[in-house]
Amino acid sequence: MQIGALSKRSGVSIHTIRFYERSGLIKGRRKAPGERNNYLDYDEETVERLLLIRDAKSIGFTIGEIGRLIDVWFNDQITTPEKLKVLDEKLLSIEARIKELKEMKKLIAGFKQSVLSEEC
Amino acid sequence: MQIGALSKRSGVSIHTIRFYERSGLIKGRRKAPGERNNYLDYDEETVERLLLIRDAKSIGFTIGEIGRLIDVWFNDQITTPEKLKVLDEKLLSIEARIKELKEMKKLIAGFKQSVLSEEC
DNA sequence: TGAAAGTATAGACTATGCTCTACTGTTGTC
DNA sequence: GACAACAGTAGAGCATAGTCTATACTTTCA
Repeated sequence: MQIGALSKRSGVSIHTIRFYERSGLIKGRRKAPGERNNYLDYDEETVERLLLIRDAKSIGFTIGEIGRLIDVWFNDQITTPEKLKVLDEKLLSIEARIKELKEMKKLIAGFKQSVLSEEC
Repeated sequence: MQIGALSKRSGVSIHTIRFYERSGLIKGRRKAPGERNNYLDYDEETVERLLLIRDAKSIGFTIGEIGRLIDVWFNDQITTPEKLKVLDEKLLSIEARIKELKEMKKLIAGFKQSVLSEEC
């Protein structure tokens, strides 16, 4: 299928698909060299890839991380324990971020106190 | 004082100070017009401003937000309730972000489950 | 046949917060 | 007077994730 159909199938905009292609997350291929045009052709797998990318993004993976992972992940060149490890690492980084944000909350609480005490 | 001294006093790099100046967070002034050079001069208040900026950043305020707030805040042209309101709004946005991250954690947990069940 | 719609490429632009470079001018020290 | 150290401006570059524009070519359809 061509990019327009891919966009409709996946719900990802054409612009974004092109951006992903440039980033190495997906790959269309040219039809036979005899063809006059240089339109790219995408297969069903690419639709699934785009859905996987969407999921990975919602989990907090960056495009860079997805780019490094997607081929091994998609082609099952990564074992289950390795997959779990990647997910656990992301989990840890999210938890670290939550910790930072909670620290900020504390700082704000302290700041509020000082604002109030200035008042007196 | 000149920018080098300001940098040492505040612990903020010269580059960053210039960036803050361009962003409107601080303001040096030229000496008397008779002076030949166009070096900028900073007062004690600017040191304090830089420390305030550091605090505001650690609380999660962006440079843009700080730019919009710092003058009124620093010159006490903002009332205590207004200050508290600004802090509370930031608190809410941080809590919202924490919520998002917790959502991600749930998604990852689900993903881990599916990885494990694929295995079987 | 001619216009509309689709496709490709390259590159600019957005927001965020710096960071650094290039280049020029000034000041202080030996 | 020479040279280092410091000051200034303008602008590029990094990372992130797109988004959009300009330009050009191809395909489709009436």
